[in-house]
Amino acid sequence: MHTQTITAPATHALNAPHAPVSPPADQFSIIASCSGVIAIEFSYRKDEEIYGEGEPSEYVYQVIRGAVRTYKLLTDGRRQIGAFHLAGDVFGLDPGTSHRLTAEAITDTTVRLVKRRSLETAAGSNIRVAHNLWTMTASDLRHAEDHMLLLGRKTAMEKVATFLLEMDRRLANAGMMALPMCRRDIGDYLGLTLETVSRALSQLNEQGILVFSSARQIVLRNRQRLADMDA
Amino acid sequence: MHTQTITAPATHALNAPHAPVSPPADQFSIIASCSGVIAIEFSYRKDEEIYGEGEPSEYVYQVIRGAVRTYKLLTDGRRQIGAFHLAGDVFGLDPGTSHRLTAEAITDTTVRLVKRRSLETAAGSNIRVAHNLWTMTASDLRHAEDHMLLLGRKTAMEKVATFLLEMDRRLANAGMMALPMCRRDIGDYLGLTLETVSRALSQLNEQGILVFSSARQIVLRNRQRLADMDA
DNA sequence: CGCGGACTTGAAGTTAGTCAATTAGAGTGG
DNA sequence: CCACTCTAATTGACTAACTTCAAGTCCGCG
Repeated sequence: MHTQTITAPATHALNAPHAPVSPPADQFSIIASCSGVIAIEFSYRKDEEIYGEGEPSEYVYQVIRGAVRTYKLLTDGRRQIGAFHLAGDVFGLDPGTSHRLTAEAITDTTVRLVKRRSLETAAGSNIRVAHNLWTMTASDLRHAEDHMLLLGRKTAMEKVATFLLEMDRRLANAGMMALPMCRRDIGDYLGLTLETVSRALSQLNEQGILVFSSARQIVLRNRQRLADMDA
Repeated sequence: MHTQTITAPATHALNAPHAPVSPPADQFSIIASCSGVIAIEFSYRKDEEIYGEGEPSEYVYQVIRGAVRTYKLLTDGRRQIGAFHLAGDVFGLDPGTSHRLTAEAITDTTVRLVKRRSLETAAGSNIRVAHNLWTMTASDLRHAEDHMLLLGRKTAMEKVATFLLEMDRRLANAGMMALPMCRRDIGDYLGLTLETVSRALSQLNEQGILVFSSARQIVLRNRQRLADMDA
């Protein structure tokens, strides 16, 4: 962690510029303000660990700017990324005493965090906070259910098509998508190797479905054909 | 649905014989009794649909006896089973207005169900109910996270080993496991074909790690070697 | 019993993975 | 500003794992 700023928990201070806050983020802001919980900002450098699998879950986080990957490892190093967390997203909300995945900054990242214990306390007296915690967890579950279908049953091309549509929805700006993560991260998210991801992207480029400004700057030219590929 | 019995919501009536009720089930019973919510029993025949993906989620269910699969389909029929629900397990708790997976009885199955709306009401006034709903959803999320790792990164043999250990833990009785589901269901749960599942089981049998009484009656002879395979 | 679905097993085919070489690009320092 | 370096990404050739297709066998149920 490199910087530390105690901020007022007022909602207006919490939205990152150009990062429209999604429903979970709104819920997080409501929680933070309703309960008088103290929100703190921290920054992490690229590839820095935010918390590790199995560590006590002391805080809940919201991405202010940057991007975070959460993943599980097998003993031999095989990695499954469960989700990418972008500006506005909440992560680290693992009910129970410990984190079930490791969280790392993909790029230099600033997060807002609140003490998990104070959230639990707030939930104990404020039914709205309790409800929001539930729906945030439920929305993680929905994503996981969709992702199990992708991992278990989609082909490489379908996986990449789904990924592009997801990222387009979540971080496209003026039609352009600036991916924060490398090909290996994408592969570990989709259950593929980085080479297979690269080949699928090249093929979509050849077909004119997307255009590269650079390897990580992508413009989708035909979302419909991409959606058709997505099974 | 074939039988319908309105039952008293008392906890003692809800536990299936020889099926120790797991924590989520306890929570469900607490909810049902604390809130005065009416619990009803229904039975479904083998392969009967309990609810469909996208349908309004009117009820939440607990398996009394039998087994249930919940799954998602792709347009061409490829299927991903997200979870198997055995005696004591709660399913259908999808926060939001509609079910995100389809639920079907694997064998003839009896469930207890409560109106989702009455749960929400109870959660609005009873913080303990709200907390239980959250932790039940969180426990589904934990399973989904573990399963993403399996689907995305484990080999066929590792998947089958994990499956056997999970089922052994959840339904072994006197060291014997009576699987309610067919090889195709197992394959669709593990992201494999039924043939690959069959071959892996045969190989474990040849190695003396398990013994078949019949195709679905399995005794694990060496849990340690199975755990070693599970990565 | 004997029918029919479930399961097993074999052989061939396909997809994605592995290994390896090359290219592109970002960041650094002269 | 440009050369250098190092990592990320691409691409190719080959391999391995799993799927597909196709017989058979088992066995649970009428």
